[in-house]
Amino acid sequence: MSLITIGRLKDLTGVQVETIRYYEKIGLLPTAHRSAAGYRLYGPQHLRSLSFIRKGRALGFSIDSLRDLLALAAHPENPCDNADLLAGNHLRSIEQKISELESLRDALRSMICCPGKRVAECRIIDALTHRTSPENNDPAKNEEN
Amino acid sequence: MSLITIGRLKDLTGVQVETIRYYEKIGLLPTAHRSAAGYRLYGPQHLRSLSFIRKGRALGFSIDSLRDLLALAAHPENPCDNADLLAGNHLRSIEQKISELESLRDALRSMICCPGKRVAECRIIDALTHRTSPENNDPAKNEEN
DNA sequence: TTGCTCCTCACGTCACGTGAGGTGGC
DNA sequence: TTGCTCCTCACGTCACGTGAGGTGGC
Repeated sequence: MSLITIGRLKDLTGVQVETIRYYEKIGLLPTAHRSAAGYRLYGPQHLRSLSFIRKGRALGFSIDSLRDLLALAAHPENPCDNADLLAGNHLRSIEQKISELESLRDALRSMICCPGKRVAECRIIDALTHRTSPENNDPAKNEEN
Repeated sequence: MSLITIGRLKDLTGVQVETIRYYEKIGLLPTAHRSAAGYRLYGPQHLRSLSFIRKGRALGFSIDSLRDLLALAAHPENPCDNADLLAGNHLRSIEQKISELESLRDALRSMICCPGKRVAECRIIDALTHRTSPENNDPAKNEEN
């Protein structure tokens, strides 16, 4: 049972040492064994779990989602509906974020065009100074009293 | 010179009370006047600045960028190259974020498809368990020793 | 007197990153 | 002995949000 140090685990997974310790602290990664001097020692299962976590984080899954996905992965015979649900929700939140950013991108593009002008004619400053009141245009709240 | 309270300023701008106090604390918004009882009182210039900030935040500008943009807006006769530069950098970071999210979206879409299966055949769990080693595939670091 | 607004801290968020100050291993 | 790795805290990040505990205004 070849055990490896945290530095070696970092090299094998690409996960920073401090991040590995953090995952252990929050209970995402199982507790490491310890050498006589107190060094953390990791086995093959730690390596598998950490690789799983790293791939999940790269896909943008939250720590809590990865907790669930790790638990699912431990029971291959169970149905995987929960994994589909988690990934589906995650996909939808990404799609929404994309469309929000596309709106910002389009708004910014419409402002950038004319270098070498003065602030008084600048379309960026103008967009921030004038135009469009707050989103929550609730007349009951915004009316003068 | 009609002065308004923080609650009224919130209603007029859509910015939360705690957020307005926070902006004052970090020096983004000028210090408010105070009533005899210690209530903050705001004038027309505060309202204009806060509206400017709110629109800038809605466009995704950072607090530090808004500091610069507010300073620029105060000098209409100056050239606005800095505003173009700030907005251009911001636009590029948004475009990059969009393409990163599109990659995630595509990767997730390729995994979601087959409900009602078992974990053993789940493409989501499979993607996290097997396939693709870390990005930093540096042979000098990852080779066995 | 009621209850609405305002006040000042202080701590929490999310997932780590950084730095201080110290020790073990070869 | 050197210097590399490891250890444990504690605090910082970004832009706020929330809650405690209290006071002013009508």
